[in-house]
Parts: sequence; C-alpha cells; structure tokens
Amino acid sequence: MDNRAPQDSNAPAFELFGPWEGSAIGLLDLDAFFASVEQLDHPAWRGKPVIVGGDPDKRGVVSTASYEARVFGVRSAMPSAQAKRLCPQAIWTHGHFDRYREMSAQVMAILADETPFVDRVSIDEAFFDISPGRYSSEHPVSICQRIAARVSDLGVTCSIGLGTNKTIAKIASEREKPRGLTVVVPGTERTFLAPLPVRAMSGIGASAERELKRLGIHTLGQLAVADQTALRRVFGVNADVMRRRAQGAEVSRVSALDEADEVKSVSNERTFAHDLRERADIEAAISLLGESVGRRLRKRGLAGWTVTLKLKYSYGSGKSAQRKLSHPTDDENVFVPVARELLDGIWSQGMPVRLVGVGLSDFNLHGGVQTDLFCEVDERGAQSSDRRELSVALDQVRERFGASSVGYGRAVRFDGDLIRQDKFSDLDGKDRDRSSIL
DNA sequence: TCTGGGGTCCTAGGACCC
DNA sequence: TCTGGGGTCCTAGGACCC
Repeated sequence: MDNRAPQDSNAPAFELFGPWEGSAIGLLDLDAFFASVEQLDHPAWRGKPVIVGGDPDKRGVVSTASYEARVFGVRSAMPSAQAKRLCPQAIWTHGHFDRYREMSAQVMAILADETPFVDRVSIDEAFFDISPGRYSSEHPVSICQRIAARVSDLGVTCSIGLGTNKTIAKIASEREKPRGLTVVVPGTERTFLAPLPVRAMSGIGASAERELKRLGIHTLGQLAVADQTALRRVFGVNADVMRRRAQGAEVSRVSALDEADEVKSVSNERTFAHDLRERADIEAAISLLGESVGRRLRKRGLAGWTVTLKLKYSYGSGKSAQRKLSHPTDDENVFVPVARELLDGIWSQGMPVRLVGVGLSDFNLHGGVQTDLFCEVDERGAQSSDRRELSVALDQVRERFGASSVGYGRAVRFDGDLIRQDKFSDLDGKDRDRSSIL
C-alpha cells in the first residue's frame, strides 16, 4: 500500500518504510506554482483567492488558481468568465513568467544538488532518480523530505511522489496536495494502481478513455490484464508499453541533467477577443506573431526549415498548413511572407478567425547553418542579409527599451487602426504601448 | 461574455524513387 | 501496357501534456 510520510518527519525513514529495494524515482510538483509565487511576492495576497490567467471578458482561461480560490471550485483550464462567476472577489493577474522561470530554476538547482539524474518535465515538475547506490546510498524517503524542506525555504511548497518508476511517482505525487509526500513501497505497485481509473495514468486522455470504456476497461487493474490485440486498436504500437505501465512494471530512465532536451519547435499563437474577418487583419496578426517568433529564435540561436501557419475558425475547428523553406532561417522577413502565402490554402474571404498561430520547426541543431544565415537569399530573391541585420538591431532596441517599443510599420498600423488596441496589446505579457514607429 | 498558449509525439495518406 | 512492393519524405491532423 501507499504511505503518506510527513514532509517534516524526524523519524528515520528506514524505520517507517524499511530498506529500499531497487529503483527510486521521484516526481516533484510545485503546488499551485504561479499563484504561490504571486502570493510570495505580494504579501497582501496571502490567504486570499488569487487567479493567474487571461481576462474573463476576452476568451481567457485560468492558468493557476491559489488553494483559496479552489475552495470556490475554480480550476486550471477553466474559462476565466466561469471562474469570475464562481469567485468574483478573486485577485486577478496575467502572471509574471520571467519570475516563475527564475523560481523554477532555483528549485531545479536544489534537485540537481541532490542527484545528477533529473528530468525536467515542465516549469513546475521534474522527475529525479535517487535509487540507492546510483548516486547516493541515503534512504530515498529521507532525500525527499530534505528536498521538500529546501523548496519550502524558497517560499513555495511542493508535493512529491516516490516509487520505483515514473508512472508510479507521477500518480503518487497527485495523491496528497499540497505539501504531500506519497511513497509507494517497492513491491506494492500493482495493488496501488489496480483500483485507479485509467485516466489517472498520464498518456491516457479523453479519447483513449472513451475507447477503453467501449472495451469494458475502466481501471488500471483491468488494463493490466487486457487482451493485447484489443489494446493495439487503442494504443497502436504502444499497446505493450501502456499495459506494462498499468502493471506497475515500467522500467524508467531518468537522464542526467546535462543531456538537455533539445527544442523541437518555436511558435506563438493568439486567440482574439473578437474574430478577425479581414485579410489585412489576419496578415497583421501573422506579422506580429512572426516578429515574436523571430526574436525568440535569434535569442536561442535557432534556425528552422519549416514554417507552420495555424488558424482556428470556431472553437474546436481549425486548420494548419506548413511549408519547407530552401534554407533554415530565424528571420521573420523570410518566414512571415511564406506564412502569408500559406493563408491562401486554408482560408477564404470572409471566414471568421478566432486564433492565429505562427511557428518554426525542423531545426538544424548541429549543422553548419550559422554561416549560411548571414548570406541567405529569401524566397523572393531579396538581399535578406541587410534585413536580418535590421531584425537583429530591433532585438537590441527591444532588449533595452521593452518588447513593443519598436515594430514594423505594417504591424503597427494595424495595431493602431484596423485592429483595435485590445486585440494586440500584451503579446509578450508586458509593455502595452508602442512608443515609436520604424 | 465558454473553452489559452506553449509544446511533443504519432498516424495516415500521397508523392516519389528504385 | 500492366503490375507489385518497399522505403522515404512531406504534409495535415489529432491526442496528449502542463
């Protein structure tokens, strides 16, 4: 069975749990992370309902709700308008992502200090391998208690799940929140998982749940003994992997921290408070999103071969189109015109557009792209090296004076005139006013 | 005043080549 | 003129995650 261990217990771990046999994988999850950082930074907000998310009147959703707001039924991913009705007195903020990244880095540094085997899953989650003998011989429960205490010293709290593989650790971490430490002792994996609904296992979403239900499979215990050919219709080539995970028998690998995961794509998308209907408006949106993508690419030293344009017409219905370029690029002067051309394939005059997205992918990670970048000829044959210099210069101005201090005439014009201010403000979460025009 | 934004991974079909 | 198969690349779409 699983056991809840007090995060601050002084009793020696081996007295409570006995010696640990085999792998020990932990999953650390920061409790209501964004909201907790806001409460840390704004003492007056502590003990009060705080919601980090989009505007209730602009198709926004809740990113994170503090535990005080959850009492009213507010949840992540809930439309902000609904959250507002449930908890009108909540303190609302769009969030401060640079600050969250900074706090996250401090938490990851604590993990890295305890073990070199850390898999960062997201800004507020990471797996870590503390198998006795792999790096340290200390009891895994003791290490988890120390990690929780050190995180707490930073001013935020975490919940930790500990077990013999990632599936167990992940599910255990969700058992007891906030400030939980849930331990699934080696040998008890199968009994821990068996009664849980299939949806509890990561990788099984709404669609897989529906199909499993049709097969009469509702729990992980049933999944663990399900017929393989039937499972193959649901999970394809992953059927065996999913069944082994449900059996508690998955063997997890937690890579060393420096085997950093490479970025596969960089994109920006935006849902508009009011649908766009004019081609000029949509093209302006593509330009503005493209600038942001270009800036992020240059900042990270990435150049992509493939441009993707994504549109949503109404909620749930959308289309995307992509095109491979003749050269990898990080310059919006090159990929924005291509994205505009892609518009013709997936949009026709008059269709209302609620979301526009622009992305670059297919990076040349170790190729000799760098020299190529500066003598690139764009799709129209223009001498784009000059224009890329302009992009780089703009980056530097933005770095000093704020993200939206400068922009290209075209985007600015639409920002000010054709597209109402509210649609385009705050693309980077700051700096609402454009102060100069190039 | 219903339903974001950042991603990753997989699949399926068609084009194309041998 | 009719025929098959395998491999690979490209593209669009969808499932899933936080």
